[in-house]
Amino acid sequence: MSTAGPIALASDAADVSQTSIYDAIRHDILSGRLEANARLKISELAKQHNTSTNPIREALQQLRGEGLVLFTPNQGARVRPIDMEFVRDVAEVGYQLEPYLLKLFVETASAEDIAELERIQSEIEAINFSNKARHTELNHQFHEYMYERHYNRVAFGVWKQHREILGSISTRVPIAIGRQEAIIQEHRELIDSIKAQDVNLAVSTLNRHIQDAGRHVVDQLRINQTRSRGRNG
Amino acid sequence: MSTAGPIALASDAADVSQTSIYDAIRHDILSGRLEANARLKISELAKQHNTSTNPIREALQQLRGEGLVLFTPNQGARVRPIDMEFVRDVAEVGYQLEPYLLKLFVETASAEDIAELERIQSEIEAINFSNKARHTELNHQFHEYMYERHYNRVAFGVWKQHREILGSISTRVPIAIGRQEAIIQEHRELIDSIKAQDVNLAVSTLNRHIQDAGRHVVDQLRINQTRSRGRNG
DNA sequence: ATTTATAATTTTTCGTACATTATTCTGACG
DNA sequence: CGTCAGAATAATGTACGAAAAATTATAAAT
Repeated sequence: MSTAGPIALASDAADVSQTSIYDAIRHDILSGRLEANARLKISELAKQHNTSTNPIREALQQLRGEGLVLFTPNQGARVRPIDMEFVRDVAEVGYQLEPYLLKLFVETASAEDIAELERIQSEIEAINFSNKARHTELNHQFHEYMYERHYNRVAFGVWKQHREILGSISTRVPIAIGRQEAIIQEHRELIDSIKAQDVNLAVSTLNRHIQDAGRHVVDQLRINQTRSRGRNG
Repeated sequence: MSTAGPIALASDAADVSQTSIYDAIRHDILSGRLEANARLKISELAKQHNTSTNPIREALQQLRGEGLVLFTPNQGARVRPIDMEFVRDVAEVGYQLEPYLLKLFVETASAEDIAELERIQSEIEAINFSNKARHTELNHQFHEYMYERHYNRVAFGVWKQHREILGSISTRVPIAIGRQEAIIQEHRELIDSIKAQDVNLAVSTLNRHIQDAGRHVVDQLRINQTRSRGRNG
């Protein structure tokens, strides 16, 4: 199983003082620096973040509450593996929540809101998938902008949490050419339907968009899995 | 996913050894023993659970990750207030997820499943709201039975977590007579539509059921709030 | 000689105790 | 009545010890 080696020098080590331990570990999990099922040894993490064990323990417990870290008694913490089923499940949860969040935005969007959406969209089109991490970030912004002022903070929180998980693996998976065109097209249609204040159209466009997106990620994961299985066994 | 498990009879001080600190505090929050916004002093809690501070700190951090406890830097933890907005928000999240969970059950329910539902329902009708806590528990069982074997563990986890929050305040709020009759009626209709394998009918019945339930709780909370405002200010 | 079982050693988690730092409370003084 | 110093309280970080798990070393058996 190896992986005994020290885990690739933690988060930048420079400005650790500013960002909290929790944020750092969380980021390391979502970015993939800490890989699936990796053991999270508290003393090791304590060294990496130049702190003692208690802050680490507490951060891990918080992440446990979020479901990003798994505990086994007397054996400590492991990184929650983000496998195909998990991604599919998370995507489907988002699929249930996102239309609900969108509705209010369509009904209340101002001209400035739409302008902002178009600005983000133009940036997405400008980089045109040349930088995957940046694309994922912009895509996240596009959606988040529409929901962040929703009155339902619980729904927004759940959505965001799951979106981050989804985004974390999106960056590690290729985006097919056909899917790239579809993403841009769907975003445009979404903006148009918001402009037209057409809630139903917006929701159905969104449904198509996120369903396709989820399916695409799962498909890519399936391909990856098949490949590595071919290599190993 | 935050295996809260069956809410173990918490802090009766006798069998604290068996149930975890986390379960105990969580139960105390949801049952209302620890009321909204109450400060959670770690040394105090440590005494109450005859333990040192570290287990308390970690439990609180885990609950923070779940959103049940709020932290302010250098000021420690407080019980997340379960006010009207929060309940409404939680209810609406459930409203988005529950139909999704129900669908699969309707499509796959066996004769035994339906029999079990009818058994729970008959018990609900038998006690006929004479014991509110028991009613809440049975009602929880009724719904949980339909979803607990759903393949999407994430969705089920989110639903359950939110259901527990909702249930925790349901017990503290009266159920109007009219609402009592409606609950029984709606459950019966739900069972009938499942028997008939009618997914659409089941979903729309459920929608009505949980929407009414949520609204009822929020209404009751509003009444409570108005009353206490009359007393205090 | 290789493999399996067992014992010793190391590592790691988890609870306790203590130190430090920030906040809150209290009472004297303007 | 407000404000400000100092004491009390509580959060946050560090250090240590005991118990459990993982690992390595050693012995026995085929």
